[in-house]
Amino acid sequence: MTAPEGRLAADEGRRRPPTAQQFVLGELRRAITTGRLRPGDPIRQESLAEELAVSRVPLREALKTLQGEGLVTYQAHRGYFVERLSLDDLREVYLIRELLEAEAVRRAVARLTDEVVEAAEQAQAEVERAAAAGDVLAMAEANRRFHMTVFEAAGLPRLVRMIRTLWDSTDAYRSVYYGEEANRRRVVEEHRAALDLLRRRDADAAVRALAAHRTHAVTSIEAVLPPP
Amino acid sequence: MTAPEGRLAADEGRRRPPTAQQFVLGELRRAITTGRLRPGDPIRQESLAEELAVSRVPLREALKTLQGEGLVTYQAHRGYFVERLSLDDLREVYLIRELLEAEAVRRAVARLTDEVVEAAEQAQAEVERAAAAGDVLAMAEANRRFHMTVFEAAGLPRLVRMIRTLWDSTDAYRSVYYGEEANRRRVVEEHRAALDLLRRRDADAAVRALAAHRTHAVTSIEAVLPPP
DNA sequence: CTCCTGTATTTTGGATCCAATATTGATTAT
DNA sequence: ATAATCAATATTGGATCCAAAATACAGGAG
Repeated sequence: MTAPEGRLAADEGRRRPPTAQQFVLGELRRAITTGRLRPGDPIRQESLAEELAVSRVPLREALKTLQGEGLVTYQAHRGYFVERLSLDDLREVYLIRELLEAEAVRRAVARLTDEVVEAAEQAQAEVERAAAAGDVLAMAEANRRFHMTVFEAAGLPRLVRMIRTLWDSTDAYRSVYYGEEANRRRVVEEHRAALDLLRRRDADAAVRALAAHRTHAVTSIEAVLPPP
Repeated sequence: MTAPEGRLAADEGRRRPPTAQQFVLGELRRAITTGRLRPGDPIRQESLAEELAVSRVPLREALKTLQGEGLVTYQAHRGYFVERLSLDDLREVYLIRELLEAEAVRRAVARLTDEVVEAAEQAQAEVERAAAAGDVLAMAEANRRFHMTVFEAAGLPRLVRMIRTLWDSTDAYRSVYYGEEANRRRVVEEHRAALDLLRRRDADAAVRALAAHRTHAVTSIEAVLPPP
């Protein structure tokens, strides 16, 4: 097994060649979030393994991980399928995010340091650059970093992990959202407002602002979802 | 929307002999929750697979699932270990449960049917029987059914799945809690009170009661956790 | 033509084997 | 003794092979 170029593994700080399984995991995530594998698609292990130049064993373990994250579903003896979110599913994910992220933001504001604010500002700068350039992928990445920076300041690693998993499960639809110029502009503005409220340590207002931010996203995504 | 198609459900309602992987998953859960595998223990694949009379392949896939659920941790090239919850971890899990379960209860109360109340009452009857008999395992099972019955009435399958995962991650410590006669009696009483509030559709009071219920549990478990 | 049935093919599930990495233990120099 | 080094062993990671199940397909009965 040849070690591929990939180093997107965000795991432990160990400097080690990634295992085939970690490589496959990253590739699968990318394939799903970029739409290369589309919601509802069955995942054929043989061909996919061949394409990634690994055997089916690490592929299957990676799929189990993705199943746990809700990116794919599994039926015994029938295989894995890219998760197809219904409208209800999407709303539910955003409802749960609301519950978890509100708490994360409150805690984060309570113990916010200048370093965190600065990191968020840097992420926001990248968001604005990507938004202007129309670079959807970079924007999604920077946007995520912006929010996670704040959440992580809460000092609740499990909570952050769950939030991250929820984000993952809707990644496939996020690129759609950023595809629209108007949405990109709105994200930039809403982030600026949220950042300002964070600087002023106004937890309640920040929570409200981010709730609205999410609502805009889900409403916009709902509009382009295929009818059931 | 109780999802008639239930894509999130584990078995899709099909009556089929379990795969080795499903069998192993169940056995591992039991081994961890009953303390047969204890927090911090490394999981030796070869011997465990032999003991369960399967190869390492389905074992490893089951472990990946448990990793996603937080019951085991994983380090590349070093293997899997039964998760050892710190005090902070335990408190964090209960905090997250608070956030999610409060919402689930509110939604459940809003659409509560007599069937659900009846199912909860039946589960409670079993809790009381097991509590009297000192049957810790049966009590844990019935207790879980009691709560899940209510949560599921919320009609939010993903939310329930996450709550269930959180419960799983602390299962190893729950049996400790039920080991105490006084705790068992308190659980019975608190359930009765909660059930009464549900019958009266008093969401706020029910949420408060269940929050106190959780607090008692976490406080009691904290007391017996080994010091860091 | 439709529906069933049995068969061939595809696809997934699992077992075994080999390779890569980590751990252990002995040995030696300081 | 202690620490470093290197061989021996144990354990995990991955590839290949075979078995079991599902799907696709062809042919025949109604």
